[in-house]
Amino acid sequence: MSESVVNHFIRSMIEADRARGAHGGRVATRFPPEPNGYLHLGHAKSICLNFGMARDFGGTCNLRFDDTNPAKEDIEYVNAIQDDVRWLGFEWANLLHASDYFEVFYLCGEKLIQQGLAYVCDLSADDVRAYRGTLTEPGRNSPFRERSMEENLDLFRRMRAGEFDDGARTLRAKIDMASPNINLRDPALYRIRKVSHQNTGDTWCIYPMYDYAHCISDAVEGITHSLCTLEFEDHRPLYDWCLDQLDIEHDLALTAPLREKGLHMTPSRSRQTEFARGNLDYTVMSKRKLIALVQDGLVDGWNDPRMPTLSGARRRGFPPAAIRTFWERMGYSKQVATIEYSVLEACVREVLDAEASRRLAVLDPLPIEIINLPAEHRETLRFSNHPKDEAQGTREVPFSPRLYIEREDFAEVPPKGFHRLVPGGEVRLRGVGIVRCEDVVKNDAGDVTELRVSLDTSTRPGLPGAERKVKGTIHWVCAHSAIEAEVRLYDRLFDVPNPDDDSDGKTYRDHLNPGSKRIVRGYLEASLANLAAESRFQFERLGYFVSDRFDHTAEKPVFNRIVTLRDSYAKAAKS
RNA sequence: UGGGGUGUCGCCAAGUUGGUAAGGCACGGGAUUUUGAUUCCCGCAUUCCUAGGUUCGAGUCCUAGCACCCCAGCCA
Repeated sequence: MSESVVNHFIRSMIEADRARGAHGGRVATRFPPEPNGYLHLGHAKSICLNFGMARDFGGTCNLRFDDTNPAKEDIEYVNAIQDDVRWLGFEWANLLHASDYFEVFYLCGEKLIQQGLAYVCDLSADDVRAYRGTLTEPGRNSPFRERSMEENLDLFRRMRAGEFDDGARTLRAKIDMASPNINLRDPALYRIRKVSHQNTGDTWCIYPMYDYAHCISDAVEGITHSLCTLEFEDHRPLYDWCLDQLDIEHDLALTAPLREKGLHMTPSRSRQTEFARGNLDYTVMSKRKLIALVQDGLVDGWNDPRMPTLSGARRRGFPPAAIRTFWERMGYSKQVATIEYSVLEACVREVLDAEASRRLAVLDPLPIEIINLPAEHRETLRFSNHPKDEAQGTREVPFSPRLYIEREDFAEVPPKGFHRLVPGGEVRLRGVGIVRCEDVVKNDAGDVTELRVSLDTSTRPGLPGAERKVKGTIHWVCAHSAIEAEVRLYDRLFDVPNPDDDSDGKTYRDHLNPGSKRIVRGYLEASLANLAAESRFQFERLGYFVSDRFDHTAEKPVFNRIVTLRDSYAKAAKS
């Protein structure tokens, strides 16, 4: 597969930075998820960018949990996130937490106070909102804005000591209440939350805000390029303001607590650059909606194969390489864009076509009997596992006169252009030879229950007659040796391109695709027995399938359809 | 009506110091094919949000508009 390098503005920027010798040519990035939910395809775009840039420029990428809000975060997610990142194919240079730097954040807070650049504010959340002004009107200064440095320091220390109630006070940056950028109207830096933290327990009762913690974390870790999504664009002045005031690279006292803990990092001044988040059509990506789908039982959990979560994609059978090329192929820009699902499918097929061994399976069986072979005839055929990759070798496939074919490969009254089996017509049975439909057996209700066919033995593989052309080739499975399996046929979860659009009064819930999951019992060729979970194959003419990561066992095989094959016949028939 | 962004083919997206519109997906046509798969050809923006301007020459520069996205959490 071609993971060709696509040029984008971030790559160009990094190249330019290196060309002028910034950071000595060093590239250090980070992926900073908040551990409050499962990773989804959108996160994968950011993961691919951050880890990808580090990889391409011989740099490093840290995995940093942005755990600054203990009220919303949970340890459950930190392991799942690590699994997902590894599964995607990336390894971090360092596994870190924003909470590793709590002492540094605190020291930075004292430094800002000492510089007269931060103050303790007693305003309630409601009052702060009232003082903030609006988009078009400036805010007003807090009555606590001019407290003395000594008083601020004392108050801040007492906040840390737990002397005040939740929400009673905040530490605020002293910037400009009249700034046209609302993020600069004395933003809160610290809030009081007497909540136990998953990492630091009850050591702290004041917790830093994102804008404050994030830039300091980046600087402390020596991040060179802090890549984030568009909505943080107007936070960048605050990011820069904090780092300008703090001068973390040169003020070693600020990072002393880390060295005492044995964490040796070289701080540097990072720059934030924003790119458009990854949107995909026919799905929803917001945390809120994803949670609702799970909690309301609309899907079978976070790793439901229809979910856009990485654990869902994995269970669906998407190869991680396909997700990586997908985002690389979309590229990175600043345009709010939604990419079509077909691009993802194309990436999945591209990887799978190259890698997946081929097998025969019938999902909607119609029995057929080869009448010119003795009923007890048994034979072992040899099939190649891949039409273009000989290295994948061959396998043995049992054959007998009693077979199953796909019900839709037979038509009593064929539509025009039908290349399959019809009464009196011929078709090739894959790897067997050409058969003619001699007789159609029906039950009392008139349903076709069986076909009786004759095999032209001169067309068997290896014989000159095998060259004879027939319009169609269909797949089959030997009824005597086939194994039964549960096969889950998945399709997109929503039936409209933009389920988020509720302008017509309908919500994403109204657009769930009722056919997104269909379970059938299928017959698989015998070689598919005793398979490990997460094994991917192409079932010829049907699509790509994977043995389910959790439910599949040798005794009770369970397969998920990853994606169908491209089907120009079905497409033409539809139009 | 404040601030920050973005507007190149149906969907993404390249477009070097202005030199005469890459690529992918989708779509249409054809060839090969014991998967109507794969592969392979061919086609697919006289035009770059609009209108002016500068220039021998503009998607790239200037001016004026228009459209869309983000921001008023002690969330991230």
